[in-house]
Amino acid sequence: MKTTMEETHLNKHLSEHHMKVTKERNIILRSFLAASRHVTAEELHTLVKKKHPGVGLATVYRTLALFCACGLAEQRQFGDGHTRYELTYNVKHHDHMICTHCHRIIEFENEAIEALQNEMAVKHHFAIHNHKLEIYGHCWECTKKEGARG
Amino acid sequence: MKTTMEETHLNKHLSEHHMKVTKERNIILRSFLAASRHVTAEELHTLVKKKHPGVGLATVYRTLALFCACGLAEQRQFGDGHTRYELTYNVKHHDHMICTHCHRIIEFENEAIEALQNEMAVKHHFAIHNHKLEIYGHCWECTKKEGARG
DNA sequence: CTACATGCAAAACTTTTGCATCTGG
DNA sequence: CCAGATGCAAAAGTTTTGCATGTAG
Repeated sequence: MKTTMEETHLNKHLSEHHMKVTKERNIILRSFLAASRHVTAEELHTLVKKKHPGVGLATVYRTLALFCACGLAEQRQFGDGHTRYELTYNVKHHDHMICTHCHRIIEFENEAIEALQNEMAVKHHFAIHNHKLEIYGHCWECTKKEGARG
Repeated sequence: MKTTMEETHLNKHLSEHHMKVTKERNIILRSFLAASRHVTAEELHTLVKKKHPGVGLATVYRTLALFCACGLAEQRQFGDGHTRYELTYNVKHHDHMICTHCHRIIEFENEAIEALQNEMAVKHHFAIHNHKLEIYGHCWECTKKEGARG
């Protein structure tokens, strides 16, 4: 089985956090890397099973929790009732615009917003560990379609 | 039963949206007004039952969904696995800082951040309907306690 | 060798739904 | 009067857990 540079780094990350590098965790990690950036546990499990039918859904849940605990991934909820997981290792912080029509997710970053957030935190004596900014609405294509219809 | 000015306005809002003003909806609305600003359906149901044991949880869910649909309330998820509801009628838009230690929620508003969000939306050809900014970390008191301990 | 990981199935939780009955407009 | 609201219980959906077994370090 070919091992990518990225996997090597991630496995190193796991062992540095005193976590066993198992066959299943590698499989799940590989599928996670190959999946779209915001997957649900079920979606990831489906991907995993395509190549390794033996892996159970519970293990996918446990492994995703593990990834979150050691800083490889983050949970997100975009309001459609599904919990999604996003790989955050070596990924610059960013925020999301979510199209409530076609469910497209647009990632963006804006340092001025972050700076203002820090300002607000200071004002409220709050120590920031993390933050989520989600903008809901309609993407360009869906707006266009609505215009054509309406 | 005493009826507050606020309830009168809200009932008006309901009927304007072609929704029946029932005994249960009034009871739930009253408890919602009296509850903390970010309640779960279960919490609200517990409050409601204290005065009106007959009201069912399903009705609380249905009524909260109704309130959301007609713009009186909004659903929020602060990452602790519970869906919370917040009254938004006549409330200025604001964002949240969530203390991950004591679960305190600090509300704040910042027009400069909103302006930058609009700027980003234009840049990505995105039509904003709504947005959520959540800052996670430790509030002043919890930071202080940690300092004392550590 | 042993602590921890896994698969499976059952359990736990949250939220929704079907249906008989009731009620606001 | 009747469309729609309610209570109850059952169902649906997601995530967690108990336990016997397997395996990485």
